[in-house]
Amino acid sequence: MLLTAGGGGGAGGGRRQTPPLAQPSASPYREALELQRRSLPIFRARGQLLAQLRNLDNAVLIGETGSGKTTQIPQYLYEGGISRQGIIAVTQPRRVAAISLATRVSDEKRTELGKLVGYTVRFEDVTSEDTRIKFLTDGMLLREAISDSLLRKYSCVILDEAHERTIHTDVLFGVVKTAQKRRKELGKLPLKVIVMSATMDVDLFSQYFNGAPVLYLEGRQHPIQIFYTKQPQQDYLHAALVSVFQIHQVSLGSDSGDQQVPLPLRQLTVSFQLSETPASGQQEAPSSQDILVFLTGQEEIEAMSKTCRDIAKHLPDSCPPMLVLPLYASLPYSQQLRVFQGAPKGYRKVIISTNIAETSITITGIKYVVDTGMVKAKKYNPDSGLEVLAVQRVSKTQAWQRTGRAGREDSGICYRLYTEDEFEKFEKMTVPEIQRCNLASVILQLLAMRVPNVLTFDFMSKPSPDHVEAAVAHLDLLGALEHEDGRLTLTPTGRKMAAFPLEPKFAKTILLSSKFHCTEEILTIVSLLSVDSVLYNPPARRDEVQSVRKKFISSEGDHITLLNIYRTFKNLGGNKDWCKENFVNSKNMLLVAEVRAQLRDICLKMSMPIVSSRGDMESVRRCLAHSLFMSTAELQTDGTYATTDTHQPVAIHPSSVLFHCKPACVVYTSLLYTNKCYMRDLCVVDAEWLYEAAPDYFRKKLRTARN
DNA sequence: GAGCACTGC
Repeated sequence: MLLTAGGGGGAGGGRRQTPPLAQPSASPYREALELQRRSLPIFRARGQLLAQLRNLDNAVLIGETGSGKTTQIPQYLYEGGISRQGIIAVTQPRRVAAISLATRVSDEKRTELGKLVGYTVRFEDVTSEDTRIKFLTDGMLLREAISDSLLRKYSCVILDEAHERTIHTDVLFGVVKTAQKRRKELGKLPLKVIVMSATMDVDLFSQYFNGAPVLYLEGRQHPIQIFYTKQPQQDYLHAALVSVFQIHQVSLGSDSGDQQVPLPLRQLTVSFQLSETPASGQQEAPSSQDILVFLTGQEEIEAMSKTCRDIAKHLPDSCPPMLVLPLYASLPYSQQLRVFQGAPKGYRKVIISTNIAETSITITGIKYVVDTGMVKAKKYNPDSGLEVLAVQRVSKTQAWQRTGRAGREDSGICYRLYTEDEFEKFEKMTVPEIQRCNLASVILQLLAMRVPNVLTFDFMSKPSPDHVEAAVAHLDLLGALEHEDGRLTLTPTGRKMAAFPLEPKFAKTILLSSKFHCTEEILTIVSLLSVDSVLYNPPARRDEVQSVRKKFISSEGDHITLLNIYRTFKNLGGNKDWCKENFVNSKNMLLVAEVRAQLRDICLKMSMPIVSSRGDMESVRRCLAHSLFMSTAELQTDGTYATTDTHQPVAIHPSSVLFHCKPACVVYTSLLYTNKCYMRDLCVVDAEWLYEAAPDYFRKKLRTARN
């Protein structure tokens, strides 16, 4: 089945009459909006699309960027009456996308945001009783499914950006499929499920949803020329640098595949050849000439930015000046904004970015993309069961996504810093997140939805059994599980844990805190640990940072130190200047306060008493010992550390306040694998407390250690 | 004495 803009035909592919669109009003803005809406390629296929979707339980929709599928399909369904008996949900992997799409669609429907069209993301629910089209993050819908696994509110769920395969979308695939089946069995309102994806590779989606029909939508992507290097590149950083200046100096319109240029850097020239496959772009006069370079991380990006600026100073006068802008997630927001601002007249922008520019941030005016073919990503090693962050090759889909960033307003050019043969050897798809990370939260959520058997749950891409079993074992240690008639279910504790938007071990920490009379303190600590670090460490000002931070440091470890910082911040009323003086990230600090309020609410809802230990830090440390006992390390006779469970050699991370100390026994909140295996966020504990917390566990560990 | 891609509840 193929739907294209030209072939669809206007109204009424089905027997029923498609309701007309509302008449344009007099407002020029609205008129423009309406015109724009009608000029989308998807518009001419509206009648046929609606007729198809009306009769289908499942459909997979492929639309290139610019097809308008995300804003239009929900409206078509609404106009077709699909939402009369239930809301239309549209999920997004990111908050900003959910919010801006809802804003856009409510504008197009000429309604106030939060009425007919609304959105729900963490900390923000802009919906009402009137809401029929609801945009929400995939994580949010998953959370809703915990209290109603049949998703009774909804008549239709649209899973958008499905090709990104976030862990939440992947779990939702199974949740909506189950809900759909159950609702049919119970004779309830049918649930329509529409999967939307940007990539053509959709067999997996279609197969999973019972052979759902695939509908193709035409997009508005401009042609992009692709060049591969003639030789494999040993040093992708070097190659990227050279490519940027080659692009910058080459005059446009040179159509030859060879781009050998007389440059001061000639000995370093990277030579490219044009790929034979994609259509070559017409040489239109481009509106903008900016360059987007994909690298792997902050350090690389900062170094390359500096080198580019240095070289740009010495370019011949015939060359336009260059504005070099780094881009990565931890860059302060104000600096991120600079990539959206126009460069001074005559300047060419060169944006050096992580994969944040692949999906999360869309920059206009990009003519050239330089793709190193590398990415820093989490990998899961099934043998050791460890997660490692490592630089690796991108997948083909990722490479295409990067390429697509060059053709958004006009024809573009993508330079791939690898050969076509190398490209052919890339993995077809990025390994979905669900096969790469810790599954404890996912399994807890599924059990909270009363999934009969988590080991055989119908995942689209199954995680390895070892992986699932490791998560089950972890939850068992936390006291979340019980075995009922050979079936895994949640204990009352497990059920409470699932209510918190936290890693299970942190949820358990909060639940235990009432026993130790330190809930106030633990709420703060857990909130601090569940957002990005509030500590800001500019390497150039290390001595300053150290002397300023001294006053907060506790010999009891990082948790207590963080608690001290938060308290001071609160006592001073969340003062921004104080944050600056003390190298504290104020944005993250405000987020901590927001998370803390949410967690506190959840505690109150389950009638937990919220008390403070009033300066008694030993209770706080005991509480941490009782919930994090499986993340323990002990000092060995040779002065090194080893974890208690697997005897893995570990070291105290230099960022810890305990770096120069040698406590006999610590609990840690995370392990970081780089050159060494480092423990981060440590707390000094008594070995006795640990045995007290989990006597069986430690007896078993001791036994295996002796064998 | 070292380094943290990106999301999200």
